[in-house]
Amino acid sequence: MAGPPQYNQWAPPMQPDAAHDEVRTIFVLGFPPDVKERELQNLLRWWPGYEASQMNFKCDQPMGFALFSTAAMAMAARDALQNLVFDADTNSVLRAEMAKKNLFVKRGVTGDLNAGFDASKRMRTGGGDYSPAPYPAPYPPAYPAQPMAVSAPAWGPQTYAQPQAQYEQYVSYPAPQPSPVAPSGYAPVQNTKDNPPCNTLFIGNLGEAVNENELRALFSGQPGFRQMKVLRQGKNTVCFIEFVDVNSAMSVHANLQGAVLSTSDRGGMRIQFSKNPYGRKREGANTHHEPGLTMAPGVEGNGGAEHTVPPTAVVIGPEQQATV
DNA sequence: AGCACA
Repeated sequence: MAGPPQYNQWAPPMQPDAAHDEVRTIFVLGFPPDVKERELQNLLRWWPGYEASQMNFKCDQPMGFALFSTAAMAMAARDALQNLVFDADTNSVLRAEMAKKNLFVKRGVTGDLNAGFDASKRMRTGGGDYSPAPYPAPYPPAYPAQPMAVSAPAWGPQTYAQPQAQYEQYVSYPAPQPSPVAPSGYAPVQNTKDNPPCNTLFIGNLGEAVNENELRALFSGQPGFRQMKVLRQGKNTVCFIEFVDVNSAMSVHANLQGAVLSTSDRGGMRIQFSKNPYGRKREGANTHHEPGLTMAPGVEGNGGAEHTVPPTAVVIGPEQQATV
């Protein structure tokens, strides 16, 4: 709503480095009404290529915009945000798309006439920080790709699963994950009789027509994915997904619970922890058993707290390391 | 409401 605000007064002066005319801005919907601009920044600031972001509250629901260094990076971020449960309590599930236009990064708003075209560099990779607002209130937003067409599904992921920033670890620039394929939606699913958290998920309640490609497209892009196996049992197909650690499995367990695939014909998929996780030896056969390798923290053993998750690596520049 | 493979 709130029709076009004062866009004119910010008529975009040609940016010298605007060789970037490709759209490298994402548009995010689904935030709860009380979301703060800072939350968007903190959500994205570790993502490769993040340059700046902005939350627009002018419409009936908050709209987030984030600018990345390249279109590819923006798309990777878009896919990573897709269906993310931002707040389980308010059932806020994010929807991300490429924006129609790039976020316009205002410079020198504070009267710093000199800051000029370097403003974007100041903000690069979260140059914002926890200090007083790196840039003042609302900037003119790029027009949303779809002003408010998208709404969060009533059912979906149940927890907030955010790629874990690895603060203590230096990682080379990560290749963005294979883009997770967004489920077409979510449907309620009964999930009583689950098993204790472990590194392997059991996927049930799949449609009769599911195929492995479809499952692989969805799961192989999930952080921490290691391998999967599809098992057909007549009309029933089930699937096992191994993750590098319990936490990764738990995220997907929550995030994709009830996900509906194109082939789903009986509601959303049911995701449970497997009775027989990968990596756990069958009864007897081993000498130095290490239950902690596959058990969740608190369930048994020491629970994988010591495991790192290379595939989810997030870039951290030296300047951030210093401030974190 | 279905749990294989090491």
